[in-house]
Amino acid sequence: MADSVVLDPVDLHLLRLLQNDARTTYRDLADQVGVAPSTCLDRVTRLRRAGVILGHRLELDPARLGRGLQALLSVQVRPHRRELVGPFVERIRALPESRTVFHLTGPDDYLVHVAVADMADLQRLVLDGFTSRPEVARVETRLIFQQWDCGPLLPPSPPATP
Amino acid sequence: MADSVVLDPVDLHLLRLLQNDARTTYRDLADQVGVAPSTCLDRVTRLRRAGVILGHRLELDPARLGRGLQALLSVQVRPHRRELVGPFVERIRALPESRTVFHLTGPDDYLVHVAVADMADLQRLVLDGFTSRPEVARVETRLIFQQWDCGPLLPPSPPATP
DNA sequence: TATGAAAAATACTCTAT
DNA sequence: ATAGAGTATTTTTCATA
Repeated sequence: MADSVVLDPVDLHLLRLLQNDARTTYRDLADQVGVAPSTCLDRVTRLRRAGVILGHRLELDPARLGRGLQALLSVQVRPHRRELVGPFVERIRALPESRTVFHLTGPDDYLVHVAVADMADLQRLVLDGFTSRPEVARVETRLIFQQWDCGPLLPPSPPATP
Repeated sequence: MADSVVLDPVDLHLLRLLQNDARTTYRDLADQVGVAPSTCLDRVTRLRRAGVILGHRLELDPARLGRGLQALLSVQVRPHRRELVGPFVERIRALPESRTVFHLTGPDDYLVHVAVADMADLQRLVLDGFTSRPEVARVETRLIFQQWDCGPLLPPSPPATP
């Protein structure tokens, strides 16, 4: 499963446009891609069914929601066994401050992206949500000065047309 | 700027629903929130204008796009001066493998989330896109085993109703 | 500021090529 | 697989409370 899907230039064009604005109408998509609106609908439906499109998410500004401070927490869980790790991840995911949890290779097992109100809030979160737990061996906190999203996600090595 | 916005329970309910599925119709939103569809439209438009809602993004499956391997690259840029750092960030953002770039506190200045086809592709990216550059002093690569998105982003300390 | 109904635009279905 | 016409929904506007 999770096999790579073959995408033609029309699919790629649609995905590029929709990653920029997922609410672009099929008529506008059709105009920009150069096919009929019904074809766009058909392609997008197929991409959804193929699992390429997972969903439509709202992008919010954490600062406007009173979460102006973001940080990455590197967490070492010891011992690193399934019985401890499963509940740990679920507990961290359930914290309202958590945005994303990564399970990584290397000495720091988990990286948790969090959004908090201010430094006092971050301190409270690290102490109460992380270091106070017996399975958490070490937490390293790095603040996020700034964050940039990059270009659209596309397949590697775009078909060179010679 | 980036001041926190006052959100009432209707706004919060709408944001929770839309974070789950950003294509929920105003009619469905109205049914679930208990206000008229036109009110939902009005609220959402206002949240957009207030900068709370930044956009509607398509969530894609990197594996289905032939990018089954993801990694986090910790990058030290030396010397850490504006003249070097600005172009560095722009160059990294322009790489098709890059997903997000973080500027962080701590010894590793930047963290770059990348999606590649396989290990050979990652090696090529690290060598050609990072370590070959004179401003890049050090790169540490950590692979992502798994990644979990967390609950909806909401304001801190939801109004306790005693 | 919220509403409900009218108007405009869009999504979606279906048939033919 | 694509397009075009037709139907059902939805979005959006607007007068009113």
